[in-house]
This record gives sequence, structure tokens and C-alpha cells, in this order.
Amino acid sequence: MRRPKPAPGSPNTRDQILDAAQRVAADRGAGHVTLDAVARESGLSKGGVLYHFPNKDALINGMLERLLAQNTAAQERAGKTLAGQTHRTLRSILTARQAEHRDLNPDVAMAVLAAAAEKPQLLDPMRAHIRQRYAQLAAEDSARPGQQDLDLVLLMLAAADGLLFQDLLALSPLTPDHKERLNRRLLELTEELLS
Amino acid sequence: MRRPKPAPGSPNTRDQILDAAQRVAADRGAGHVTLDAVARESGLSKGGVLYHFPNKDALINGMLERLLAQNTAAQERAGKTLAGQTHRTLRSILTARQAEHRDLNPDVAMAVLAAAAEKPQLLDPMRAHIRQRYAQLAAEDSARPGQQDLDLVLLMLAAADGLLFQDLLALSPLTPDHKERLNRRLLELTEELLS
DNA sequence: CTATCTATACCAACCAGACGGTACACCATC
DNA sequence: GATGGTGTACCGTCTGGTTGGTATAGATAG
Repeated sequence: MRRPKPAPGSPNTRDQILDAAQRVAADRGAGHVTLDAVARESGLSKGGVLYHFPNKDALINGMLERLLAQNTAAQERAGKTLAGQTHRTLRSILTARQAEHRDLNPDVAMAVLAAAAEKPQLLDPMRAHIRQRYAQLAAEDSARPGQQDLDLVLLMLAAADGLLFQDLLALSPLTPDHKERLNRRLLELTEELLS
Repeated sequence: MRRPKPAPGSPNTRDQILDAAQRVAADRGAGHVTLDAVARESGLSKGGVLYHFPNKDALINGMLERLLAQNTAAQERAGKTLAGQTHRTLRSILTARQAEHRDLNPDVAMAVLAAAAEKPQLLDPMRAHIRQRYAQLAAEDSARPGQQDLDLVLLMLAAADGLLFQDLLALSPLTPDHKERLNRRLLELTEELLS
């Protein structure tokens, strides 16, 4: 019943709890991410979980910040192959999205979203993340004297966001293949319009 | 037996309840749309509310279907000024979105979304709505022999969806003016790419 | 005209379960 | 023996839902 032996106070019990929370969301649905369920899934007791995350908001926060960190990482990975190109950030974002479509479990994101419906400020880390992204895009665009078109950049980004949300909410009637094709096409369109 | 008489109640108690639900969402937040709160806001008792909506899912369903009906209406209104043009449906959707950005209360939509996080099938009416929209767009596009580009249409739509979701979740750092400009620009871009 | 019946519309009280959170005892290790 | 973790037990609240009942408006029938 006990966890094997990650050393009682292993440095990453926190991560194990977050893993468990993600598993709960993925396996049982976004609405079932409760402290009890996460505790059971992580092999800890509720007390143990609450030691690492003083309350549920903190747990949700942890989940969100992890998602954002993964997003940043994927973006940077994608960015490496694009050194020197114009609108590198935008291209990185769009490229990383393709990977995210495959890896990101919708229910994990939905769990955060559901919590945010009751406490909007839970999305603050995400707002900060986006603001930063926006600043980067603006800087990159204004580095192209004479052919600035930040609004177009924002529209391409909005399209990517739209595709992602359609996916998260399982709203799209399209096949996975078709969705991937759309993502590729979006990259091409960006290329076409912004070069 | 039909209801030949709204009797002691009012013209339409059902609609009053939905109004109340929207008010609760708008005033107190998406997370506070509970049967008790809606009952209090509508002036009925919980029993009274449950008489008209056998359970909470039915209430959420009612809210969603109303939103979709409003969307359809706004779209048809927008469509009237676009008779005979190509990609009329797409243009209608994009035009109607501009109005929606002003009228739609984010919290009302979020209330439905939050409920859907726990019961994904609550979004089924929306999926049907979208499927129908998709069929319409496909038909319209294939009516232009030799220059079909359904994927591009879908990308423009995704961009509109992205802008909408950014708004719903209050994620965008942009000013309302800027957001409206983006919507206009999206229409122009559509014009440019699909004519 | 009135007694009776029936369907509609609504209410007040209650209930069981889930949930977030607290209090505190326990245990290993340094 | 203090500190960092973890477990057990419990509590108060909220929430969706149930139950049994009431009031009223026709329709029906005598």
C-alpha cells in the first residue's frame, strides 16, 4: 500500500502529487480532481497532500504552472531549429502547438479551467505567461522596420488558440489527421503572409 | 396536456428562471450558478425551479441552447446584408461575432463551460450546432469550382474562435478597441484570401 | 349552480453525500 | 528532542435531489 521508497521526504513529492492530480483528471475526468482523490492516487493521505499544497487553490496553481512550464520548454525546443528567422517566436509557438495537440491531455487543462470558473484569479499565472508572450511578439515584429504587422501576428496566434480550444472541448468534428493538416496549413499561411 | 394558461405564474416561468441563472452568473460568477442561487434570484423556491428543469443538467442545457439560439439569430441577422456574396456563412459568423463580443457576458458562457468540465456531454448541443455550421461552410465552399479552400475557411473560423475564447477567459492583455480592430482585420483578411 | 375531479404550478423541509479544511498524534532522522 | 513529514479522524458547509403537500384553474357531471 505504501509508496515503494522515494525517501520519506523526497525532494519531489510535490511533483508526485501533481502527477497524481493529472492522472486523476485524465482517468476520471476534470471534475473529479478533489483533494481526497489526489491523495488516494498519490499514495499519500490528505494530510500529506495538504502539507505540500496548503489548499486546493495552491494545487491547481501548481498544475497550471507546470503546464505553462512545459509549454515554454516545448517552445524553446521548437525555437532552436528556427534560429535567425523572422518572427521566430510566433513560429516557435505554432510549431510547439502541434506537439501539444498530441501530448496535452484535455482533461488536465479542463480541470484547471473548471477551477478557474469559480476563482478567475487562478488563471493569473496564465495571464502573465501570455502577457510576456505578447511583449516578445511585439518586440520581434517591431524589429522589422517598414513591414510591421503585429495585428496579423496576433490573428495567426488566435487561430492557433482557436484550434487548441476546439480540441480541449472536443468541439471539432474533424479527424485528427485533418486537424493536423490545419495546423500545418496555419504555419504555411503565416510564412506566406509575414515574409 | 399543453399549457394553455401560464396561470398564476407569469408569461413564461421557464425563461424567467433562465434569466435568473444568467444574472447569477453575471453578478456572482460562473461558479455560483447553483440551484439554490438560481431559485432565490428567480423568486421561486428550489422545488419550483426543479419543477421546470428536472435537474441541474437540464438547467445548464437550457442556458446553452438559449445561447446557441441567440448566436443563430445574430448570424442570420448579419447574413441578410450579405446576400449573394461568396462565403456568406463565414462572413455572417465573423460579423456576428463582433456583436457577440459586446453582448455576451463571459460569465454566462463560463458557467456552461464549468459544468461541462464535469459532464462533457453537456456540450453536445454545441457540438451539433458546430457540425451543422461546418456542413454549411463545406457546401458553400464546394460551390466555387476550381478555387475551393475549405481549410482556409476553417482557419479563419478558428481565429474567430480563438479571439472569443481569449475574451471569455479574460486572457488577452489587449484593450477592447484593439480587440475590435482585430476582429475587423480578420474580416478583411478573409476578404483578401478568399475572393 | 355546485360538488367533484384532475392537471398544473409551486413550496418548505429535509437528506445523503461530497468536499475543503483543521487538529493532532505519530515517527523517523539528524 | 526538535524538525520535517505523514496519517487518522473529524467537522461544517454546500449542493443536488427527494418527498409530501398546498393552491388554483378549469373541466366534468349531477
